[in-house]
Amino acid sequence: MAVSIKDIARLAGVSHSTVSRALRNSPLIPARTAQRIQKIASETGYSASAVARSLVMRKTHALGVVVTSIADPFNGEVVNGIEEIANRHGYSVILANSQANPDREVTVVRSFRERRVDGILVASSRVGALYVPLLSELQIPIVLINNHHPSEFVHSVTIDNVQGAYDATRYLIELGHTKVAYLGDRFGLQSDTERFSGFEKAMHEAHLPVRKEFLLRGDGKPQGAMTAAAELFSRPKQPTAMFCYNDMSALGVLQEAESRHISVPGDLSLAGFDDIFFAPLLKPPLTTIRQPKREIGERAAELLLAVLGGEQTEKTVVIRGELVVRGSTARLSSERR
Amino acid sequence: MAVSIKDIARLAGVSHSTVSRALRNSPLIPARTAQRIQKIASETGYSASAVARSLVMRKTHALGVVVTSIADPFNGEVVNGIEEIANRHGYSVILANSQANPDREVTVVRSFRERRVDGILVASSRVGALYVPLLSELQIPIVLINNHHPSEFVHSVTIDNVQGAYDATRYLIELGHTKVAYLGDRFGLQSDTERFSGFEKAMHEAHLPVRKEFLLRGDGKPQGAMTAAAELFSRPKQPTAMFCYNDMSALGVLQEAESRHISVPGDLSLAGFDDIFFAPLLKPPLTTIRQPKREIGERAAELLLAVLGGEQTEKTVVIRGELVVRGSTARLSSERR
DNA sequence: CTGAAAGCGCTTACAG
DNA sequence: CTGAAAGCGCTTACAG
Repeated sequence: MAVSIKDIARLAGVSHSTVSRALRNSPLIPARTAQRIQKIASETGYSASAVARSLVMRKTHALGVVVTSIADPFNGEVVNGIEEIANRHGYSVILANSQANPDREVTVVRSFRERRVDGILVASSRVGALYVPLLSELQIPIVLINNHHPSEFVHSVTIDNVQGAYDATRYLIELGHTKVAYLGDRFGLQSDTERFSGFEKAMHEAHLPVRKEFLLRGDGKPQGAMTAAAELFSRPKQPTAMFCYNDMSALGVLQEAESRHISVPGDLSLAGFDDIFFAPLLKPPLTTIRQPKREIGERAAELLLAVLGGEQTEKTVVIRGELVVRGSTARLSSERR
Repeated sequence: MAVSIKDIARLAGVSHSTVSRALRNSPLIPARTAQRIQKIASETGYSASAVARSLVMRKTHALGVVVTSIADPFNGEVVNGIEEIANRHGYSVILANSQANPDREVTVVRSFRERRVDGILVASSRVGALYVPLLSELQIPIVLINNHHPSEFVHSVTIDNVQGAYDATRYLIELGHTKVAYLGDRFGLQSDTERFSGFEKAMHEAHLPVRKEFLLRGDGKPQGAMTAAAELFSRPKQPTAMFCYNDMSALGVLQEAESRHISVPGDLSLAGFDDIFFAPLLKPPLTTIRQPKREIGERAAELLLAVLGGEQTEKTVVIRGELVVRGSTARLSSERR
């Protein structure tokens, strides 16, 4: 059995109350006594029980983090940021994958609740809407990442989707493109709606039409985008540029274009969103809106910790993305105008 | 305050012992009473405290998982596998990044210990050797992933590095290559040593020389490989094929080759190890040894759970990788023999 | 079947 | 400064 405070008390010839105080450096205990007790503790290999402490303190110093999949490199970086901040403040991270599966989400939330986590971070944009009612009744502070549904216990940190999409589209327009397609997501995500509205805004501002035949829907992954692109490419009217909901989708378009000998950016300028780590490694390297993933995780954890500390905080933190221009976009050649 | 067993006892007019039994479906309690109590529990939104239960049961149903970085997609998939199995068995995963930083490792282990995790999984090959003494004195069962240092409390699950490297090298030789380079890692990792020995074995078997000038050292990441490749490429003698310690390194070689107009696979056949998710997306797609990452995570978690369940298990599970042939390798053209 | 009691390993108000 | 006591929310052996 692990050595407890009582064992140390016996060895030191004091009460366990005194041991507890000495170990926590209570000002009540004179330095010499404290040192003596601490020495015994370290000699016996004592390790305080966080579970006993949690029970009496009613605070676990644990944060629950839900992601759709931790294998997604995007989430990995966000969680990295979260973990960094949590660690720095003495909090542990309990990780759970929801797999975008509603049953799993319920299980996960129930488990977090039983474990009495002090706060919850949700980094899975697929599910925010579902979570809110479930989470709200928990009375546990929550920070949603890239998904805002503000309510009393729910805060959020998100990328500025409208601005990012606007910046990307605007850039394509500045390159001379007028026939610009938008490849979105079919799951009705808030981020898709917002990115589309940024796209629309840029088009409207430039007095360019948003043509229905240039509005496509993928699934946020290469496969869905390939299918959507294949359908577009087989039609007579073609855009000269395309803004994709995310990089994974742009990747699918790139593969489909390649197999059809459609040159990017020669025939089609392509821009994505996220700047996942292989975006610069693609052929051609992908122009995209960079989300500072790690920073997003850090800010989310900081916000949650601030809320836990009883600080007055803002409900929502919006972080601006950055347009990263690479080789997948080019000026529209004059003969193609 | 959250409702406790006592509150329910009061509402049901029974003792809290009875409530506890009813909630755990003890056979001592008649079905009707149990149902009545359970109904009250659910109406009041009762959630059992895992921390109180952990204290009395001396079991937290929590597993500590250490990774160098969760942002590494390789680790992400492994952790995904771990989490899946843990979840299925009612265990939670406490995640910690070590950042390959010894101080962090000590902190992480201490924190896992204080939290009284039931077992620990270490998925960071960089540090296994350091961990073992630290971990062994914990008396907590441990499973090391891709890093074996067996001892009483330490088990491991690893890819078969020797076999994988042998398979890859053998394949290059079968393509007619005789001048085959090995690009390893400079940190003295066990996996590097093993992969090198698989490479050597294949070369020896084919009676081919392992030339010193074709032995390079990177850092496991694209950057280090680029530097090493740059140096090789600037020398007069060139290999016609190269086996890289991992895909990240192969990626660096690919980039360096491209910038020097060295064709892959025309001038140089290139093979990696891992099959990280963008390997098939590279130009050309990378030939590599696939590690079943998710399965590795699952097997590791299963092994740990078996140990926790007191089962008699094997100390080490070795999983075989699979050669995946793609476009980065080609038969040596006859005029280059 | 059911309750009172003890105990898991701590923290801290209270009394000295 | 220090200890005895109570309590955090549970589980379960013991006695009825």
